[in-house]
Amino acid sequence: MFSQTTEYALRATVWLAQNTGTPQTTQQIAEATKVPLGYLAKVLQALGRAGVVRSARGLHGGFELVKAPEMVSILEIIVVVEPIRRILSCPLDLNAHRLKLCPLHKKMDQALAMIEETFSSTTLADIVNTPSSSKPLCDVMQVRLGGARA
Amino acid sequence: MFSQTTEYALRATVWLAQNTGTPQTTQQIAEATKVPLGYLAKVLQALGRAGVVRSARGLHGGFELVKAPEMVSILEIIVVVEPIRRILSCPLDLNAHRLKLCPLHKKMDQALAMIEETFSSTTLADIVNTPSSSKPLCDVMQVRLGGARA
DNA sequence: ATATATGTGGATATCGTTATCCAGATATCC
DNA sequence: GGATATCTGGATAACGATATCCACATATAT
Repeated sequence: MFSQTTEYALRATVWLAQNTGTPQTTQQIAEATKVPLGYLAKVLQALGRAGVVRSARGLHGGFELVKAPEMVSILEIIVVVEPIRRILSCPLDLNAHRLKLCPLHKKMDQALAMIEETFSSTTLADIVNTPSSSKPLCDVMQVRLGGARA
Repeated sequence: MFSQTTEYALRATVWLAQNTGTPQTTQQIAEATKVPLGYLAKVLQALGRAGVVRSARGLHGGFELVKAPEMVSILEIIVVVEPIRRILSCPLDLNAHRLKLCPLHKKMDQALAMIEETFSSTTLADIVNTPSSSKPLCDVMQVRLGGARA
């Protein structure tokens, strides 16, 4: 349902959101997110062309988010690498359905709309800041202070 | 988001639901649904192996739904050709996320769950019987009797 | 300027999806 | 049984998604 590339793009941008202020090299991101280095470079290039991330070459270079994590929806990331093709006109190109989709395609489009809505209302900051015992991309157990008492 | 094959499988089964009681040949279905004949044969084969449709060879043969349209959810059709891979374990295989997905993957899985829910609660009968001016796969305008009056 | 670090863009490889085609199997009708 | 209709399964092809690699451009530090 979600392409591998989408998964990679989200991991990379979540990592950047977790490391705001310090440019991250492709290699750093690749290791942290377990994404193939060479392919990640391509994904980051695409995100760069789309204006989601900014890059700097040379020593101390790397990638950063262009906007604050609070201002970047997950949808923005996804559409860069996997456009969500809403069903806006009849896939069969039937004249009778030009202005009004049939129940089948309406249902399918509603599902796509739901996904768009869900992801457009969630930001990278939401993902990074959600209180959870599982921190994204981090394999260390989170300790909830004051949670348990002797 | 939805593969071409999914779209084809849904068109074909909707057509069968609209023609319950009369076996439809691959060619009839292909013409009605505008799906490439040769490829449709493969899709129908898959639906046959999955027990969604039943086939008969020879004259007056063709394909039929195994169950009544009321008893076939759209999800059943979709999973035959495009399994919805829920995110049940951490894609990065992080130990810390084994029992609890991180917020990113939880969010993604929730979207997949929504889609499953939507499509599992809609049957072929729902699609075919929904009152609409657009009849699935039919290019003729539906006339709503008694709708307008001089 | 030179050495080093790092992103960019192009060429290429692999694989699954989409698609076509045809020989063979099987059912019906006469 | 022969003619016809129809599905089945295998071979094959085109294409996009995934992935790798490398020469090149460009930035920093000294």
